[in-house]
Amino acid sequence: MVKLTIDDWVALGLETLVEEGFPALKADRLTKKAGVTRGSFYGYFKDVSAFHEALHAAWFDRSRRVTEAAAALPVADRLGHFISASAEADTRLEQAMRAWAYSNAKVQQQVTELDAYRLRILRQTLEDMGLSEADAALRAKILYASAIGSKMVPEELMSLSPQDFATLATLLAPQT
Amino acid sequence: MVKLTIDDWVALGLETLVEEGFPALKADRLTKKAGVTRGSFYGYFKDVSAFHEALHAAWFDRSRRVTEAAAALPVADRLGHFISASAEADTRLEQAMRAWAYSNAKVQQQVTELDAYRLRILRQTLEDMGLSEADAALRAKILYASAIGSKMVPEELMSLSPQDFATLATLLAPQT
DNA sequence: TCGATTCTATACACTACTGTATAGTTTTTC
DNA sequence: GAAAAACTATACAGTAGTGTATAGAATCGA
Repeated sequence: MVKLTIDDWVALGLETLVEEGFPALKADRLTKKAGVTRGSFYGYFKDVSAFHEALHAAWFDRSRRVTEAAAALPVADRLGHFISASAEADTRLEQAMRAWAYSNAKVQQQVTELDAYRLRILRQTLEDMGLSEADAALRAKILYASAIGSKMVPEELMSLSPQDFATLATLLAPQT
Repeated sequence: MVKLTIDDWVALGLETLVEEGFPALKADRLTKKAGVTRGSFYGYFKDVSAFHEALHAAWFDRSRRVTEAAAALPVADRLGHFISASAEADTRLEQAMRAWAYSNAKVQQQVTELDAYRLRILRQTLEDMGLSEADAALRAKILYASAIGSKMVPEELMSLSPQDFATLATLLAPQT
């Protein structure tokens, strides 16, 4: 008898989400994949949508912590850290979550909250670097749109390196 | 008796895709929505996935034609037209298609083909404006990533106007 | 070690959806 | 205007998935 924890279920769920997309997040398939019966699943989660919430909540927490860590750095390092964190992030998982968000209002809400948070920190960083409020707002949007866009387009077409982002950042905020 | 055409079915499908996402693209629900029985649906389409193909093929053709039109313009107008076409495009439909693409290989293929085509035209346009091959390649990627990113992030956070894109284009290609 | 608790397994009834077969209606064509 | 063609409706059998109820197994505390 294999003992599963809630974290095991969440890990299996996120893995499945990345590999097959949200339509594969069914109690049925996941329990077969885990080698247990559905009965056990409902011991951990009230129903399938409670499981779904656990998944996107876990992703949101993780992602928010990454941004928090970047926000806590000295101004000079912040933008660079932002860029490298973005490069290291699990692109496929973020893609899968955004795909899911289109047809799930709760996921959409989490993704939007994360977008808002990241944009706010990015804008603040640019202001701290000496840009005016208006300049910082526009440049934060452009940098963030580029980062998201480069993750949504297949990598073979759109490999923007950290260096490329640094180049863009310099073009946008030459005074650094 | 209401007579439906294939185009009616495609229109209904795309509308439903935008409103509810691809999980709603079921023969069952759509026929109820159209007020006919499922029997009639299978007169038009061999099966549900043939219907799905008709949907993404229609979207791909439409989108490709928009890019073709921009590509046919004189160099001086091309970038501006690109930007305004992007602003006018049906953002929700493109979001829905990209969401669908994550869990459907054929949709993914169409989206990737469209990305490749748009990027190629954009790169060529920048070269025609006098940029070196390397500069054009990088700047096309940045412009395209920004355009896609600004469409994937909720509008209330990320309203990049055509003027904003023009500003970015100028920053990236000052010689115009 | 015995009972309480907690997890696991099985079985059941139910819903949503697919695709086919068949019968009934229109519409078209000669 | 009757036969053929094309379309529409209904009924059926099947699959995938949900959630519940119930019984069995393992584990932990006293």
